[in-house]
Amino acid sequence: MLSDRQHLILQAIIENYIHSAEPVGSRTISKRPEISFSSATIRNEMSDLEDLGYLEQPHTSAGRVPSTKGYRYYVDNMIQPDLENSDDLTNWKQLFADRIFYFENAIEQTASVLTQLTNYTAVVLGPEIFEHRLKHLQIISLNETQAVAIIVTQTGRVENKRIDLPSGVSPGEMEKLVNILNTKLHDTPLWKLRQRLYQEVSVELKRHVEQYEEMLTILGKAVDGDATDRLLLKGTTKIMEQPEFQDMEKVKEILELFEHSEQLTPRFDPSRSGLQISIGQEHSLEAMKNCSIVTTSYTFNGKPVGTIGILGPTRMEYGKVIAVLDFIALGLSQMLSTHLNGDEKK
Amino acid sequence: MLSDRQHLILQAIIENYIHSAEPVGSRTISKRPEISFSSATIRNEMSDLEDLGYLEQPHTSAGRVPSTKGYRYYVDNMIQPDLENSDDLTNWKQLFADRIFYFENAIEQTASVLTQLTNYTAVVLGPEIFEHRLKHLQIISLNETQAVAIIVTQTGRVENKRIDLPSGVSPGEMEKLVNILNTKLHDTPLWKLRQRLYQEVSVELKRHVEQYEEMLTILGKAVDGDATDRLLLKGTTKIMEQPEFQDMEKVKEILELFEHSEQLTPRFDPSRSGLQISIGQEHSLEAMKNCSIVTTSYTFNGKPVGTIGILGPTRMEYGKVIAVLDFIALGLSQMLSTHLNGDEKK
DNA sequence: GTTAGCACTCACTCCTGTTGAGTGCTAAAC
DNA sequence: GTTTAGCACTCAACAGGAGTGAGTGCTAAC
Repeated sequence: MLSDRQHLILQAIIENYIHSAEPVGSRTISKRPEISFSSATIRNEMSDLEDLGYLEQPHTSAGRVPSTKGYRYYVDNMIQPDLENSDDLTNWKQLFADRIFYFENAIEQTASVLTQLTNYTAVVLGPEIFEHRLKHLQIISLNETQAVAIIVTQTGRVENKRIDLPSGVSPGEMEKLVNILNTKLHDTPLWKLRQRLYQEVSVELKRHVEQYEEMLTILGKAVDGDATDRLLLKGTTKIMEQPEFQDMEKVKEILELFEHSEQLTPRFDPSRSGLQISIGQEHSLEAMKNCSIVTTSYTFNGKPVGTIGILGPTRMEYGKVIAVLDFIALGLSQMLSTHLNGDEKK
Repeated sequence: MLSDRQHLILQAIIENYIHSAEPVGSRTISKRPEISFSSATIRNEMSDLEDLGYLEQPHTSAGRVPSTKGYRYYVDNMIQPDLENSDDLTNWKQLFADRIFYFENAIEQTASVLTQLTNYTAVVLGPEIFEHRLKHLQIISLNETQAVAIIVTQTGRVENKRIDLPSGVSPGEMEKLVNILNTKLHDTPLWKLRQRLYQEVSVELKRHVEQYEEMLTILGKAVDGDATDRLLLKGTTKIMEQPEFQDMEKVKEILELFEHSEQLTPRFDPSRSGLQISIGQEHSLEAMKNCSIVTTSYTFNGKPVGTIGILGPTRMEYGKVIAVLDFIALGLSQMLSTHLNGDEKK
């Protein structure tokens, strides 16, 4: 599609713009060591690239700026995950090792490390708990009408949910029910819980417990997970350091979006595994039309269970960001697997 | 200390400044209906007020601006909680009733309502769980070395903490211990838990369980509460709407402080009950030298258990903010008491 | 096809004059 | 001895205009 020379020039322009944040002109490009033609030639090529939609001009007599299409071409054809120098990798390893060894705050620390390494906003979606297996189920009644359901997974996560009891259920019956469930459902992955509750257990239950129908409905509710509170943002103010975000209005829009982070959750679905890059207007969020989102998933026992990502200006250092994300996702996956597969280690 | 006329003028200046955010001059004041002297007289008085430290001048030939001391005098001597018009109260009641009826998200909704009513950032410290009484204690071992401690309170809150087990403790002993503890400690307020663990239970335990010493230490850790994650901020971007915060640098500092909200926690200690106002440099946080914090506490069974507050520019509408906080604190207290004292209501 | 040269565009900066809201001082009026 | 009118002075903010420089697009020569 693009000639070799166009490819070369487009790359030079984008890389220059990524670091300067200023529209880049033909003369600047002609001075680069890998460029051997004059500024006039470059001007002609730039004009062609603009016609093709890869570049934009803020106004006549200004330099050119990459368009969304330009960035898309760049990330698809030009970048290789880039460890600027090998010192970086050592530093990252160090930082990761220093900060992330407790399971409890691993997610939060991961987000911190990500934002620290990249200087962009980090987004982390906590591990998908549905894959985890049931260790213990318990229902504790508080008074005649209310109770708390507690679910503990093999991996030590505790989820709890308040439920309303149907009137006329005695604590004794409740206990009976829970005892049965604990034996029957032990070791079931959480995502199967609801299904198994209905298919297998209900027959058994019917014999033992009155009003099993209502209780089942309630238990069904209790085991339904909730994804929104697993999304964590860190370094939300980093965007203000970018020269193209010196306008209060734009920044405010973005930060308001961050405050209602549930709107972002769908973009971090861990089932879309592997590296995902969404540039500028490619995502429909108006406030983020000048931002890109790069995400990848991390795994537990080979299956993707959560997502980590970087949110920055379209003009972000894609090479570095991708390298960092890959590295951290791998580290996090390894950490989860050593920690949760029964091996111990402080 | 201040003459009647000085009092009147200071009040006029501050009220004007609160609404205009511009340095206020003598002529502006002289035009106010309650002021009957000429601008020249006011100039003289303003000069005196500046000497006394109640006013400041950004530069010669600019109007005057209230100093921290000026605001302090204002909140101590001039404001009455102010329901601008009685419609407001009806609106607040409506909003409160519409949004806050589920216990689970009451805290979050409270913060939303606060920020919506005042247009400033809202801070809410979740209810102090230490006053709540123990309903159920449980330890679930995950493998040979790790376990999860779960504490359920009478009010249905669930706290959990991962603990490391000393090697050589059998699950059977663990169960024995938990059974004893559940009977012994039932209905103990959480803040007494650690103490009672050591004083009363340990003697009993010594007879039943091996290695009670280590286990006690671990249990002690498990029942220690953690306050930081109870602090919730809402409407953090509101500060950007204030005309005196159009400078990116200042805003960034404040938002970074918000991101590390644990630094703010000490300021919201619910044990300091009642209305607290902290103005400008009165609090030591450099980033917030142009901000004020107004807080009050809400209660459960007559005791203060949590804090709600508003964080805005020193130039905030103190009258309205105080009225809103009082109103919401009362509503929240009532809501907690009807919901948690065993009465039911969907 | 490539490049040098040139006219043209346009944001940006610096300078200058003007405006107006504000002060402080003084002398007259109350 | 207060209060007020009057006046000179200060200074941020705004507007207009000249100059600068980075950039383009076009054309003619290599």
